[in-house]
Amino acid sequence: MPENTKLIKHHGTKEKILKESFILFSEHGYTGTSVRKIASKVGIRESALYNHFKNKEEIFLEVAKDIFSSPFSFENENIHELALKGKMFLHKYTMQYKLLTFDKNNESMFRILLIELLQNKELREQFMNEFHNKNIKLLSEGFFVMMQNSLIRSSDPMTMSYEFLSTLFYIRLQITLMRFDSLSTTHLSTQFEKHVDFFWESIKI
Amino acid sequence: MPENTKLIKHHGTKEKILKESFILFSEHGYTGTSVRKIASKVGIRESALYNHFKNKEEIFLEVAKDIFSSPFSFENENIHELALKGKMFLHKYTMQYKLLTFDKNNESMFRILLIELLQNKELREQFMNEFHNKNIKLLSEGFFVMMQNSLIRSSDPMTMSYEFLSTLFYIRLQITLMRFDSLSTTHLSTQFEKHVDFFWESIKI
DNA sequence: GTCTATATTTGGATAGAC
DNA sequence: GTCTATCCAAATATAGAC
Repeated sequence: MPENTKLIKHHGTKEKILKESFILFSEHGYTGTSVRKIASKVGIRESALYNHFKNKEEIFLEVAKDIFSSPFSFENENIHELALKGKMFLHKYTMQYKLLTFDKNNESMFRILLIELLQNKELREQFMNEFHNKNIKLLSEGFFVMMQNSLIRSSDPMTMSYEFLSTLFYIRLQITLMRFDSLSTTHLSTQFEKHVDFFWESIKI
Repeated sequence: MPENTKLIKHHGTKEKILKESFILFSEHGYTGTSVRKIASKVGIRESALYNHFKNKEEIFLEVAKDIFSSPFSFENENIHELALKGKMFLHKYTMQYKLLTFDKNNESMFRILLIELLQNKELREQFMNEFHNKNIKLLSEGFFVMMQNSLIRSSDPMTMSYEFLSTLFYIRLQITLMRFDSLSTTHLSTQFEKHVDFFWESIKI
């Protein structure tokens, strides 16, 4: 089993660098994180770091690559079938969104995204594509099916998706900010369910 | 008119420093903006800069102070009376929000806010207070009045405000990002009106 | 692969002449 | 109030020994 060896490999230095960088970037952003601090956290000298990465930017790019690699949502499931369940679809979708909001890893990614949103054009584009367009497309499909089956009132599916998604994003943003200051989010976290309830009341026939 | 003299004063160095800093901060954030660059833009040496401000942070604080000083919304108007007009209230409110979104000055402030949101605790708190709480409170009053007068369906005014505001914020965020890349926002800007239409359909009786 | 040592650049800030 | 000159610290990065 020589193949496995590489995977199980007791966390190599390179992996540790990525891990610590990820944490630091998510707390202080790119410019706010120095190579010094990374090396220090890893437990090696700065010079040793350059054995694994060409430079600081290369570290960031490798970290950033993962941000959108963990795909959200029901890619493998049958949207059409799910959408027929009406409110259940919105609820399930929202619960996945909520899960990601509170997932430690995903939370850090979201923070990096927020911090670098205006500094990094690539992240900005990925935000638009992965965070926005992809979700809008999926939701639109769902709403379209619901309309066809007279489960909800007739309207533009895109606009409806936009309305639905924007609130999810806003809740997530607020929760992320609160958690960054270690404030309680119990009250805010129920907002997800409230959103589904309110929205369903707004569109159901 | 000795009082006026100070106000009209042909833009002194201090004012120019604040102006250029404001622009630079809104493009590159706090750490991304060096004292060197500020001085260069102003057209003086760095040392001369310290004649007007104690240090870089003091410049930023003075710039940041203005971010929330320009109050949004109908502070002097009668919410009760406006709310009685139902959809008209939401429309007017949204148009003010839209105006700020496209106002150059306000746009820069919004960008600074975004960039520093996770780096600066004070800005974070101000965001929650001025951008969120204040708006939620005002909208809640409006929705409450509408409910009392049976213009809209009964629901929790706070939740309803949250739903309404979150979409406004999301539209603004997207527009700000697009404009940062000099992309066209004509399509997105109509989203404001669509939002009002959709939302009113969702709550009207 | 990691270390010490060092080069180089950039950034924030001060001293003192004019 | 602005300039020149300078200092100091921090940050990225490289060279070469082990």
